[in-house]
Amino acid sequence: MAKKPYHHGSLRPALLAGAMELLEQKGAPSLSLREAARMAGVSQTAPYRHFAGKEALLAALAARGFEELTRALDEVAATGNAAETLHATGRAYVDFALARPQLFRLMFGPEIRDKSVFPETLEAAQGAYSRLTAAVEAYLASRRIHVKTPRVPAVTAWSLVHGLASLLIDNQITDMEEDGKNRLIDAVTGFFVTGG
Amino acid sequence: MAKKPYHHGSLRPALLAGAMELLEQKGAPSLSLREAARMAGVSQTAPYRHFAGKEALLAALAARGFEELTRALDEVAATGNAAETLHATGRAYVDFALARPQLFRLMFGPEIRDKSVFPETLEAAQGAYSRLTAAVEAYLASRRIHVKTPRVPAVTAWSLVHGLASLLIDNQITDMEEDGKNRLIDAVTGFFVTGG
DNA sequence: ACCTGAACACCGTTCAAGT
DNA sequence: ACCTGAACACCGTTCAAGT
Repeated sequence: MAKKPYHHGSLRPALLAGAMELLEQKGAPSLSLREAARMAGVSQTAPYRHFAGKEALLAALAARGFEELTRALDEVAATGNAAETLHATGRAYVDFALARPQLFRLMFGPEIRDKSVFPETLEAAQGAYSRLTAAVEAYLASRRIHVKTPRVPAVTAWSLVHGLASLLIDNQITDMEEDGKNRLIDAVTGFFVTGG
Repeated sequence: MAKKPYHHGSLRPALLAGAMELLEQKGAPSLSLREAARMAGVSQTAPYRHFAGKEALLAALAARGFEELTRALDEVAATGNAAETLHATGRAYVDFALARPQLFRLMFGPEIRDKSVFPETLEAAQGAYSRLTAAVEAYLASRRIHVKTPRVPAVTAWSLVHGLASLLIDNQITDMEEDGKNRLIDAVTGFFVTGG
């Protein structure tokens, strides 16, 4: 039986855990610092000893999201030839968004105004981006395509999967059965490798 | 000199105008019904005679946004051959997002939970989508490409431009001069027609 | 038919004070 | 070093009352 000591002891991780739960339930805008504090059993102002404010807590959640996305992309890396790997990378990106829509929105949305203020978040985001870039560049190399600006194909592939993920989680693509939706995702994520 | 009569007379349009101004300044989450009421010179609760709540007001703003986007797409329709028109349509879509980022986010974001609750908004959204679909289908026809599910290429093209627009306005594509950014937009929006 | 005023249940954040 | 309590300036929304 915890006797509610004056000092929590590990409040920071407790706040993050509670906030992550609230995030998937209600989204970042409805997530409140006060409710996260209540879940951890501390006063409304206790979080300010561990986070500069709400945005800093959200940035910490986003960093965890980017790390999770990076792991998901790493899992499908080098599971086939370069074209198959690129397709699987795109599919994993979309699957991540569908599995954790609120976290995905937070990671890329405007709640965190400037990632450079939160180095941990910025670094984690760059880690995920580097996996995408690597898959695109490996694919281009395998097809002996030489480009002067590798950023263009990387952003093209990223736009394709990011756009599909966004449209899906924001319910812009409706009136489809689960089966048709899956084929659609395969077709769109495969477009970059199958060509126009 | 208006003598602040008890009845405003045209409060609904006045609220929409004020809210649209606030939207581009601070974004939908920070836009408050109370501030829009203050701008119109009425009490905090007056908006409830004209809108069911904040979401209904946002939905009305989003409907205007979709109408504006539709006009922008119509302006570039049939300005060249089918491939050029499709490319211009994509470019116009991204340009709209860059010109009105907060409105774009509102139109496609989670603030409006279910467009079918707001028929005006749903209809306006479908109008814009139909312009995109038309451009894609005209392009496919011009290249004599026959597909059984025209939705797949339509969603592919949409994902590409929607993803690029989202990444740009959410500041995910950084460290670029204006010139390189413009070339990037041209390359990505052109990818669907130039092929992989 | 349209608008106001007071009230309720919330927020994020600050600051002096407590252990 | 970490946490609390009271306070400030906000929200969205409801409801009885005013014109």
